[in-house]
Amino acid sequence: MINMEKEYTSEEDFLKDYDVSIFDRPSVTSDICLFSVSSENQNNYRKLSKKYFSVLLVKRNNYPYKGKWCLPGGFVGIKETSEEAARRVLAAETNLHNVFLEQLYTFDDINRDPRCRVMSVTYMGLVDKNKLDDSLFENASWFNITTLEDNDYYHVTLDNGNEQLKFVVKKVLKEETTDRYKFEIIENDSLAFDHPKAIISGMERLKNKINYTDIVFNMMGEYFTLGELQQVYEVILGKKLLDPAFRRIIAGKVIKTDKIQTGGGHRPSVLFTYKRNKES
Amino acid sequence: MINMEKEYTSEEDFLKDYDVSIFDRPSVTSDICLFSVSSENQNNYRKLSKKYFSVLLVKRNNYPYKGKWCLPGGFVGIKETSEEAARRVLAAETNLHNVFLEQLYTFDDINRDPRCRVMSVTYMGLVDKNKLDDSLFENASWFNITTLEDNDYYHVTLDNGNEQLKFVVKKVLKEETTDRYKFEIIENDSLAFDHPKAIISGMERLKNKINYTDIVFNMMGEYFTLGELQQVYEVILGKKLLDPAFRRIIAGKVIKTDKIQTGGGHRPSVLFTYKRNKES
DNA sequence: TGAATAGTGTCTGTGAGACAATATTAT
DNA sequence: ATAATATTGTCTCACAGACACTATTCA
Repeated sequence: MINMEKEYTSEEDFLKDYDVSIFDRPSVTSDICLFSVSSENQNNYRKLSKKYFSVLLVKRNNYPYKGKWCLPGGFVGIKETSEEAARRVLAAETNLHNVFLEQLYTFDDINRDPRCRVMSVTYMGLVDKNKLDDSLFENASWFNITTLEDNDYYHVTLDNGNEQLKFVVKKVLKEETTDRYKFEIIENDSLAFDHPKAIISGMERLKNKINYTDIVFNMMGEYFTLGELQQVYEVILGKKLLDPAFRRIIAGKVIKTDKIQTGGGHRPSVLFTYKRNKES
Repeated sequence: MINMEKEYTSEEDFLKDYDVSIFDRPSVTSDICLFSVSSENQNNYRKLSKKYFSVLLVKRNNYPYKGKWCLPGGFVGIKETSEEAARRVLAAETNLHNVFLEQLYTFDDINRDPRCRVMSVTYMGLVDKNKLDDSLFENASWFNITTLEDNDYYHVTLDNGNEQLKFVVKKVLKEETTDRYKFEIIENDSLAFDHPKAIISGMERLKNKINYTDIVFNMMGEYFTLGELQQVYEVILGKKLLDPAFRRIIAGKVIKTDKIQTGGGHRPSVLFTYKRNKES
């Protein structure tokens, strides 16, 4: 091992003496907030299907938190990056490859895992749910998200049709000079670890980025109507948008096709595609 | 250790068998991009002192990268968060406590450290350099940053008066749908590890946030003129701003005091203070 | 025919960019 | 008096919010 008194004169010598195992150090997991938008068919044939913002959860089948739901994730191996670990886990749970992933935050509260000190490098992932609806791993399930914001409190309900999970997270500004928040878990029935924090962080990130990036198109199929796209914006932002304003905003991001969607009891809608930027 | 065949029936049983040491896992460091703005006195008594954007570096006195400069940082202990580790390191290097810190990104390329697999949870820190000018640790030094952006290439020069360090980093869009970049180190004389990436990431983060948060006030003293504040904006953004526009933008963020700064060969300037928001 | 969504036109106010003009100092 | 910075006024243009209006389908 490294001798602190010894002046090493070459990197080789140093590395030979270097023994990582002497350091008692944190473990690292990679967790993924995989978001999508689910459709629920309306009984009225004329109405559009209602959309829900949804997140993928996995039921834990062992301790700790056995029986509780959590974000898909796992330990980061010594020969993979945290992003590679995230992709490996996602492929196992959803059979999806090439998912859009963006690093969210590294959560490392000392007691966030009862087993030992475990840090979580958390990623936000976005998918078009229609691409994978039936290929889920048996323990995984999509939960529709309903959020009520009451001052600094987020009251969140997750619903997969069978189970309802609830948690309340308090949003506290870390520094008054910036927009970074600390999230405190006030109430949490059935989610494992500090994953409510990760879910809220992911939702906030997406809410922000939808306004100044093209990130939303990772959740869309190849062709979509502007009405559908607007619905997606609306469930993510949690508010209605005005049609003309919306169309102005996304006008530069989409291309009109010659395809038309008919079938609803109303004026048919032109299908659009994402307009990729030249820079790529 | 955990027996995969065994169905554990209580968390206690599980934890008893759980032995972290069986996992070969990455080590974790915490590194800090500490930014500030330095002043260089002009020979002309009428002119304002020239401002430089600067970063704190530490000279490595052991392998790996012995003799090279790097960001202050160190291994994260088992009983501290990465942010606590960052504060511990900063206190040792600069004698400063209560520094503004914001988590930047977790860098974890597999070979970023020649010793072994080491991930770096990187923080951006901001300080008012006047508060600490002389209390640096002997191995630490402030480097003025000069950046030339040539298409997707950043040509960066760091200068502490004695040494000039240079590196070139290529900025590659990770996904065309968002604003996340991958940085590739094209040229790097004298900085250790992948720290050029961290420095660029920090600069980009600050450039962005200066426009929609009050983050810049972490680099200012209690009283400042609007001219000084504008200079700080200008060195961070790397461009000149128009006076009236600038004043409009920051009007809501500052409070006029009855103090006045005289002494330059020109109209004296009113001193302002940061206007903290009510929400805090 | 009418409920429902698709899509467009246009007014208004806000705010940034640009530039001109005035104010005040130490030497 | 002058060089330098401090500070304000105002015009224009782009754009988001708001609302009204027209278009088109299918049970």
